[in-house]
Order: sequence, then C-alpha cells, then structure tokens
Amino acid sequence: MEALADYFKVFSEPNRLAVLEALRDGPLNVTAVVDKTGLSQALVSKHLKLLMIAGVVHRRPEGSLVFYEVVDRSVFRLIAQAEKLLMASRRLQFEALAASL
Amino acid sequence: MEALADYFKVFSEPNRLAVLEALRDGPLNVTAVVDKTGLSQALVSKHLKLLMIAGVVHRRPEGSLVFYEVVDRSVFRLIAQAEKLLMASRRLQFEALAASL
DNA sequence: TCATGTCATAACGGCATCGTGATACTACAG
DNA sequence: CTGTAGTATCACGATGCCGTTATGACATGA
Repeated sequence: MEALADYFKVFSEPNRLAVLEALRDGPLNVTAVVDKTGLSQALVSKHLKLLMIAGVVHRRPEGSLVFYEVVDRSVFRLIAQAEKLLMASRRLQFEALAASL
Repeated sequence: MEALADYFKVFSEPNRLAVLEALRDGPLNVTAVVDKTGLSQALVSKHLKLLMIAGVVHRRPEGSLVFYEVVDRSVFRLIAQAEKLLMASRRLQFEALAASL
C-alpha cells in the first residue's frame, strides 16, 4: 500500500538508479560514486541518504571517508525483474503497432 | 536508466497499486474498479490510462463498458518481490534499533 | 592551528504529478 | 430523438520532489 509505493518510489528516479548501479560491484565512498556517476556531490549525498532511509544501502564511515554498500544484493534481482517486464511490454507494444500497419 | 525509472514510477503511487490490486482476480470494467477501490471515477480513469501506457494493463471496450485486464501477471511477482525486500529491510532496521538499546 | 579534502545540509526555484470538479463523449434503452 | 449510465478528458490548485548553489561540519596532514 502506502509503504510499498514508497519503496517503489526509491527506484523511480534515474539518478538514484545510477547511484545504485555504481555500488553494484562493491562498497564505494561518496566521492567515488560522484566520479562514477558524474552527478554533483550534493545530489549524490541526497540520494545515498534516501537509499539509506529505505534500508537499501548501509553507511560506514572510515576516517574522513564514508563508504556506502548495498545491504541486500537481491535488490538487483528486483531491478532485473523490472527490466525484464519493461522489455516484454515494449515488445508487446511494438507488435501491436506492427499489427496495426 | 530513464525508462526503467519510469517503469518503477508506475508502481510508486498507492492508489495505482490499489487499482492494480483490484485487477488481480481478473478483468474489471472501470466502474467495478471504482467500487472496489473507493477512488473517484476520474482518478481511476487516469491511473488506468497510465497503466495502459506502461503496458501493464490492456483495454477492451465491450458495449458501453470498458474492461481492463492485467497483461502479464508476473507484475504481481515484481510487487511480491518488492514487498519481500521491504519487509526484510524493515526487519533489519528494527534489529539495528534493538541493538542500540 | 590552519589548510584541505570529504561529506552533509539548508535554502531556493522549477517542474511534475496528484486528486478534484466540471464537462464532453459514447452506447444503449425507452 | 432524448435521457441516462459509463468512461475520458480538461483545467485547476496543491503538494512533493528534483537539482543547484552555498555553506556547515568533520577528519586529517602540514
């Protein structure tokens, strides 16, 4: 319901997905995510905070750096599943278009 | 990326999820969805249109009624997967809270 | 202590989307 | 043809979120 919709909302912004993608191969500190995504530092911090509140990533300060890490890698399975559905519906829409020509 | 985020956005509104849930047990016409969800007719029409553009539901006029139907029932698997992740992260956050007491 | 690099936050403007109320459109019954 | 039920759309106000700029807070090294 409400909470579930909020959870989906976490993945409903391109830049947030990009931040998440940057963390796919392991923990990174904020600056590394900034470099990897090309987003502004302030924006990356905001998105990381949101991802943390949602429980998707975990925060670990180390000296003057702060590392973020994906808590449960099965979020990537969720993303993959959504990608699959998206492509399937794209294909169906294309077929519908083709059938109407 | 962009398109994937938009796809997630489809599921990021409580009322849209409610409309989808109303269609879980089979096709319904608009009024039936309105009755089942308690939402206004205009709102239900809007959400159904969005769901159709996203390729999640299919529209089938029948006389003066218009039936909507979930195209690929595996969207419910996506939703279930998200629910699972949501509950897991809730549990972890609770454990972190408990550990800090 | 001071300078620097790293990260977080506040304030702001801009834009998208939500929900409502009113209205148009369509099919069908009378 | 007229009325009515079902559905779609428009215009609107309100709210929320995004991204930026600027600044604050913190740890480290000189």
